[in-house]
Amino acid sequence: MTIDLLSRTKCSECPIRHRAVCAHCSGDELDVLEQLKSYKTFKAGDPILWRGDTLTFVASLVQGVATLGKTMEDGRTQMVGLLLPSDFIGRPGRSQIDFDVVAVTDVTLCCFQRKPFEALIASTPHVAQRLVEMALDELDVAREWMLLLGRKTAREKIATFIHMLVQRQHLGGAEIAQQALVLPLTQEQIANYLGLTLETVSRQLGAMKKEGILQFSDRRRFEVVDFPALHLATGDDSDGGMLV
Amino acid sequence: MTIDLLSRTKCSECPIRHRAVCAHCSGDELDVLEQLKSYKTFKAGDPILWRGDTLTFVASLVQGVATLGKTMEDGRTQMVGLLLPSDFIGRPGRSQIDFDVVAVTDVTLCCFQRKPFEALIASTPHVAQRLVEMALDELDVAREWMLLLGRKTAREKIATFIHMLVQRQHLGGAEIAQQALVLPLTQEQIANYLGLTLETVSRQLGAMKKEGILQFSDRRRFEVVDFPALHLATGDDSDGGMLV
DNA sequence: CGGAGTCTTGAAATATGTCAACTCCCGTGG
DNA sequence: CCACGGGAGTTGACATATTTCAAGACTCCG
Repeated sequence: MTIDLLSRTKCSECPIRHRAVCAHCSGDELDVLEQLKSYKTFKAGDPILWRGDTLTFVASLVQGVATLGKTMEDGRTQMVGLLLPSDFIGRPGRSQIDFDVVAVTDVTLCCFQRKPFEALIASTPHVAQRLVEMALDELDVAREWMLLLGRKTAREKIATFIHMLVQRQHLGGAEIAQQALVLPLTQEQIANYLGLTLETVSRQLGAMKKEGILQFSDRRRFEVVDFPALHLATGDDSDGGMLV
Repeated sequence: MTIDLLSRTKCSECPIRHRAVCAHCSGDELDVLEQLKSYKTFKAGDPILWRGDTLTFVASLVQGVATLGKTMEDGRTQMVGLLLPSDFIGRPGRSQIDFDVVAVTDVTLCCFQRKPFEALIASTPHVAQRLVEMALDELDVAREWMLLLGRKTAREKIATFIHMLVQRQHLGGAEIAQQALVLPLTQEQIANYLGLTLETVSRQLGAMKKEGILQFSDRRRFEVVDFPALHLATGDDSDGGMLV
């Protein structure tokens, strides 16, 4: 982990400005945040926080990908969240987390010391309000994932995962479908996210490649060739779903 | 559904007073809530809210048990939450939910019209704060359940479920272990909660009965005879866990 | 007493996990 | 520049936990 004191991007120019915890903030409020923030970076594979750690800071993920994971005594692991740019780490009023946070790619965090930040919340309703919104969104996502983990088949899980990647990629404002996407995780990590084994992930991905739903250029870079088929494979509502 | 205008229990005498959304409220604040609230009751099996419904009210569950469930097109269903007394239904700033809420037993709700309630939140920090706490708790529970759904075996799932029942029963302030508990759900409902089939639930429950971990008096009433063994069977940390 | 909902139990089917070998990259260091 | 080594992915054969299908038993309630 590195503390980067130099490249302090101005909040107003921040790439995640409109989606992060500071989304609703006015110019003045940004100025306050500006004072408090500092960047930290982590290399791919670095742990960011361990389960049970005392939280000394909270942060927005600016760049890169991180995972929230739980591990059982015997080594079985399950991811319980995927952090992409603009996602938030930490909870108001909680000093501990009960999962591990790990950097999957190189990661840049926009950090705030927890205590000052919590003080800030009291005086900045825009932040508090956004924090609640984000917590409720996370809850919805978690519940959607419960359905996936409990009831979907391997194929449906993979399809849903890819489908979600497409959605989130577009949130950023990118074009619709048919563009190059990137798998942000190894197949083993995908397996841990979906409650599968890496072999099953490989086979299902292979199948969808063979069926012409997906097309890989590189081992990581791919494209959704047949979006309707992908949607169909998710097992979610049968309507074509935000189709062309 | 019935609107019960008569039996308006005073907040100060409410059985869930100390754990519900009003937990942190002072006497004055309770008076305000008192004005707004009304009771509704539902019979076992009644739907309380459907996915996509517009939320006209929010509520605390006073009595009984309800479930949050998602259903796929082809009928597969997954419960994503279990509501016991003191749990809250509804979200600040959200007018819709994307799961069904169903009364499993007869249920009594302490309801507030959504609009007035949201207005209230702004002026009653104690309620807003408690609401955030409760949302974060739900999130933790949801993530714990993701681990269960994704990685635990049938036996571990059942054990974890029973274990959770014991915990929650004690939260109310009851004595430790070795007392009569009640299965609040049918085995089919348990199956839907755990991502299993009812047959598997029956078999695993039967096994734990045969092994002398559980003992049933009635089809619904039972007792945990061997708590350490139960804890062991959950697959969670190996220490004996809040043992006698 | 009948009947429906709930639970139990068995046998067979199957999706996914497990184990194991092999390939393909890609970066490192000789 | 090549050889090496390790991580990642692929693929096959086999094992197995859980589901599926099916029949029957129990229990509560009208």
